[in-house]
Amino acid sequence: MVSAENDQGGDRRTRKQQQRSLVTQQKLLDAAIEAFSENGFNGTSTRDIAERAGVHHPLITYHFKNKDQLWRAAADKVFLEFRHSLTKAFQDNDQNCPKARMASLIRAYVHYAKDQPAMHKVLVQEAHFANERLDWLIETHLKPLFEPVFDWIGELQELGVAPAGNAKLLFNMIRLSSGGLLALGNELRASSGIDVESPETLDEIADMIVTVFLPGEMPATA
Amino acid sequence: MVSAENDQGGDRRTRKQQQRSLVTQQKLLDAAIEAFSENGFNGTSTRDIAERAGVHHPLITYHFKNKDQLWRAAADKVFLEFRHSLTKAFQDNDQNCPKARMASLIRAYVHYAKDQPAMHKVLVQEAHFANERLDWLIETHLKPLFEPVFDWIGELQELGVAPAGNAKLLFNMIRLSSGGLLALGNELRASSGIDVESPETLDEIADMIVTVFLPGEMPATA
DNA sequence: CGAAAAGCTTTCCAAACTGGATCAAGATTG
DNA sequence: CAATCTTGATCCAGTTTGGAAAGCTTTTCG
Repeated sequence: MVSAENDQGGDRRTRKQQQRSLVTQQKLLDAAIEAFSENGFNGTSTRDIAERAGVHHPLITYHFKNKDQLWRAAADKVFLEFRHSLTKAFQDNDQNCPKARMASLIRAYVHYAKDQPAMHKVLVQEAHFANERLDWLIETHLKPLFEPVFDWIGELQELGVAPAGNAKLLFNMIRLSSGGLLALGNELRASSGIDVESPETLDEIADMIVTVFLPGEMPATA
Repeated sequence: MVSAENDQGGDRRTRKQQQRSLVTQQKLLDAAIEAFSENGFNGTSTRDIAERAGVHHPLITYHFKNKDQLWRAAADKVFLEFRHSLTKAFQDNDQNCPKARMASLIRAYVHYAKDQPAMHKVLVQEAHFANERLDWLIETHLKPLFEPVFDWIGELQELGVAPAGNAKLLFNMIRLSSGGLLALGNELRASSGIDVESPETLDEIADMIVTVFLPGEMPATA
């Protein structure tokens, strides 16, 4: 079952979830991420997802209750993994330099966007018209993620490292230029000769974002 | 009929296209742009398009032969209008200053992306997996549009106006940050308090893109 | 005016697909 | 071994799919 509810009910005799169940759920989640990011929520059928996962489609009902819950579980997976990779980048960066810290986050973002372009694509698909899923996504994942970064950008602006102006706008420009580049994939290769599959290109992208959005040097420490 | 072929055939007795036919076609094209950008190619049904256009669905077959041709005609409309608005911006800008010229193009881009977010959304949807429609779009519209701009960016880099680095990458960052911002609409309002509907915000976006991507001043003329 | 072409409406189709329900069989656990 | 978790195989009733067909209305143009 959808694993949201823990076994705290009155009836005893509840067993732990089996390993193969977890495997099936992960297969379904990965397939769902892929399918939803290709065809949007409406354009994706549960059968399509099950087929990609190599699993019988009624298992979706069994594990996730319905299509909507599956979508949310898939979004959870993407954004929790993403937050985890950001946290890791944040911790690995032991220097106490705001510019280096932000550069490290940008690098982590670029890499995650490459591995999981669905994150950007799904947002573009859901974003244009008002929408319950979108609201949920924003409140659950986006806002908690964005709010601290707004402040960091403001801090960098005060230090003269980032260009002046609306910090929130600046932040969104950063995330959209990187997320957009990695989501375009084939288009970039064919239209501009940029191969986002190569690790060198990935570094080049991260470096250029830092150059463009954080052009200033850190002032000498007092 | 799909209007691609002109009446130069051997048989006489061909009449000119009627006005109401053009109206129907435009209604279908606008509806198609909207629908395809919301749900992608696979996720959109011809009936959905016809309904949005307020027209009986067999008219799609009559005017565009099939769904694929309708998609291409819709893409044609979007990109031809876009090229037209760029050309206009280019001509209105009579100064011979490369930075002012690029700034003017950026402003035109931002405004068009606001009026027609489908341009960006459709690209994101089609781009990720190789795809005949994508190839067609790139060869027909993207490449002719991009190639001159690559050179202009290079020129601005040599003048020290734009940051050094891969010019094609830089160009794509510019177009994706603006296109992305305008395509996100509701998401930006809810997640970051940015209202892309307001004209002031639009100007703010264009100005910030210029600030960030064209930070240098033009050198004094010799 | 009047015939022919252009445009549109209605109806139909056969096939595929929709999300979900049912229930017996198989796998794990305690 | 028996209770429970997980899965497989079917079925369902309804909808949707892209497109074909045929007749009706409007426009064109001699």
